[in-house]
Amino acid sequence: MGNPREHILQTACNLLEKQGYYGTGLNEIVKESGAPKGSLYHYFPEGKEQITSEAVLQAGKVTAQRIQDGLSGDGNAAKAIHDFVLNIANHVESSDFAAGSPLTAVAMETASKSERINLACRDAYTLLTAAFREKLIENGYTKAKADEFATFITAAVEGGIILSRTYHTGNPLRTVAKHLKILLSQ
Amino acid sequence: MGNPREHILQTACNLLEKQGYYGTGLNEIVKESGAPKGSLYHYFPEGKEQITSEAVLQAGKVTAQRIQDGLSGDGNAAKAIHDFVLNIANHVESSDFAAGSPLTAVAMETASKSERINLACRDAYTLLTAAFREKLIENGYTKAKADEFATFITAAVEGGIILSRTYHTGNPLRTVAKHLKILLSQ
DNA sequence: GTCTATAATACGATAGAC
DNA sequence: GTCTATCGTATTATAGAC
Repeated sequence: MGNPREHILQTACNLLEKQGYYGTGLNEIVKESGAPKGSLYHYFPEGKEQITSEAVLQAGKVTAQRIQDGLSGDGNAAKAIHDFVLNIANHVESSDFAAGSPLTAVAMETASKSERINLACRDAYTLLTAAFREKLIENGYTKAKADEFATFITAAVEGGIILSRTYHTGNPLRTVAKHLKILLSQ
Repeated sequence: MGNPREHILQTACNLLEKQGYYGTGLNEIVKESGAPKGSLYHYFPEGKEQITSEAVLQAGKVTAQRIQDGLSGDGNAAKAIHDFVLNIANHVESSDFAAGSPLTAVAMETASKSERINLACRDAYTLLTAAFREKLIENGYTKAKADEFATFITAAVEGGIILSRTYHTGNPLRTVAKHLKILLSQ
């Protein structure tokens, strides 16, 4: 909370995660963060697109790190990923189904509306899949195989988050966890 | 195009698919549809929430029907679902990555903001998973197994659409298609 | 059923003082 | 770096004529 810029960015992450790009106002970000309103355009002279792009990329970095941490404990990729997705299910539940992926809504809304934000979303998703891929490579997957599986895992988890948030239960994510484990145990 | 109400609803579907709930304005819907502006609140007296709820549910029905049609041709569920997801990949590509799921963005934005729209999203997703589930049951899956797989398929496809739209290539969806086939062929 | 006009509010962004 | 004030333009929704 030391410097206002980082705090604004963190608040933007949280709001974008819940409400998406168009659903989140700059005034809302400022108010929620408690940061001085007058300094918004001092820190982010290019406005909302800049804030969102930076927030999305930062969210990608944080999430990728969380994936790496979550997978690091266990040697077996199938079990590690299974447990990791279960943790997401609990996390979504305990956030009252407001949290989940900080990228999904923004990525869908802006895919063909803002090139700048779209590129940030790509970079963020690339960080996520890379985290899964590394774990798979550690477990003996070829790079090509690991690439494909990492994409599939990312897709399944993202979709699981959508369903869990929509149905207000972590069960869809638990189903995803179970079947990813089956797939990766072959 | 005969009655304005249906036409407004169809236009709303398309715009919500591209831009989500907050990114789509009522004026935009009216303008794009060409429907008489003065009649908006005549047909939808409860405003934007009503239009969105009805549009989401209609999108669910149409998509579920498309799933049923897409899966009806082939006897084998694994191959049918594989081919169906490949068709989505082509569809997303040919729409310049604006199309995909009409539900995703709206579901994420409104999961904890509008109960009415959230319930419509649940109903819509339930229709989609039911379409997959029926095909699996036809192929000898138990109801419990079919339920789980249908949820997993829906999640993977939704996630694949997000990634394909974000990266502006149908390849993530093709990867999803391939690995769903592997999983269902076991 | 459809029109125009408009209310009430929110938005992103900017200007200028300090 | 931060403030207040404000511009211009969207938004959803409503009122009242026809």
